[in-house]
Amino acid sequence: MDRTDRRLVAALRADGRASYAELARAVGLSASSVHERVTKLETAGVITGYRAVVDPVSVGIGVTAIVGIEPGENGQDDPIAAALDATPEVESCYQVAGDNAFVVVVRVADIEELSQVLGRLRAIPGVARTRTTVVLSTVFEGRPRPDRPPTDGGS
Amino acid sequence: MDRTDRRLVAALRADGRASYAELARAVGLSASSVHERVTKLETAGVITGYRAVVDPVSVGIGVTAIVGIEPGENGQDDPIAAALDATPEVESCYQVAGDNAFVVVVRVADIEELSQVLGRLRAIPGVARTRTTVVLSTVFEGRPRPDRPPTDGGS
DNA sequence: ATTGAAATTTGGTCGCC
DNA sequence: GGCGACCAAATTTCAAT
Repeated sequence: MDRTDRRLVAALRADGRASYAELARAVGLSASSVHERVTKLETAGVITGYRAVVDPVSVGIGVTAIVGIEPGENGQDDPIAAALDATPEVESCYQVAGDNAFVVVVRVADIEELSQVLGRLRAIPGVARTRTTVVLSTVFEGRPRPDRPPTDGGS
Repeated sequence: MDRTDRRLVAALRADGRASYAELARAVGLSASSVHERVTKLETAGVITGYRAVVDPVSVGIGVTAIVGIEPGENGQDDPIAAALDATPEVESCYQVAGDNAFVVVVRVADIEELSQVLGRLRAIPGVARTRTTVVLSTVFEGRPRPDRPPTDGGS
């Protein structure tokens, strides 16, 4: 993971369909060198996949909610995590410190579906209660952090 | 947005680098038809981009926190949103209902950097306080919802 | 809209530096 | 590690339907 690798990762985070020729121009190497580096980054697990980013409204999941999952007194985390994993409306699932064992991001078509999903989340064994925060608007999301220039050690 | 478009979007959400030839095989059309459809989905704003998914630890952002931003009595939302946008460590920003005006996802290298970023967030004019939840582990994240088969009207 | 065919570009492998 | 060359495969354009 030298500077070139970091620049390649940053470029692919910004445009996951960039061609090796484009990446080569961006980092000043040949396409075959870039190909070898990117392959290594993929096999090393640094790059875990590529995804199209989609307008949620267009694909029928225009309503987003952030839901805290509070477990009961002696609730185990693992079966709760498995139940959340089995709920397709749960897009992301974080195990967290604090009152909630988990915070999940739920995406659904409308408020009615949100209500149904929240009912299912509450019905998960070991879940004592849920705390739901409805998203009014997504200001921005999943933004790639720009590649930071190497720290200048000072003059 | 017919059934074929939805299948293309689902396929590209699962693999953003899928070739047109692969997509064509998946939906049973020619590569050129798929190309035209995907181009239209892009220009229509249904597909907004393509991103490489990266292991956060490998790129030096192994610590994630979910931070609620509570505004003051007469704090305006727009300048707060602009300040959050100008903070590169803020990966996602949601305007929400409830006590917090915003919930943001922060990604940083370590707890020390988290502390610094939280200080900067609290220093944003109009922000009364922040509520931070540290992520202990990411169970899953940004999972594409599988394409749902068309609703059977029943027999 | 979809297609097949044509022209261009890219992906992926190899030997060499 | 990086490079240029190579060939198979893909992207992209286009006229016809």
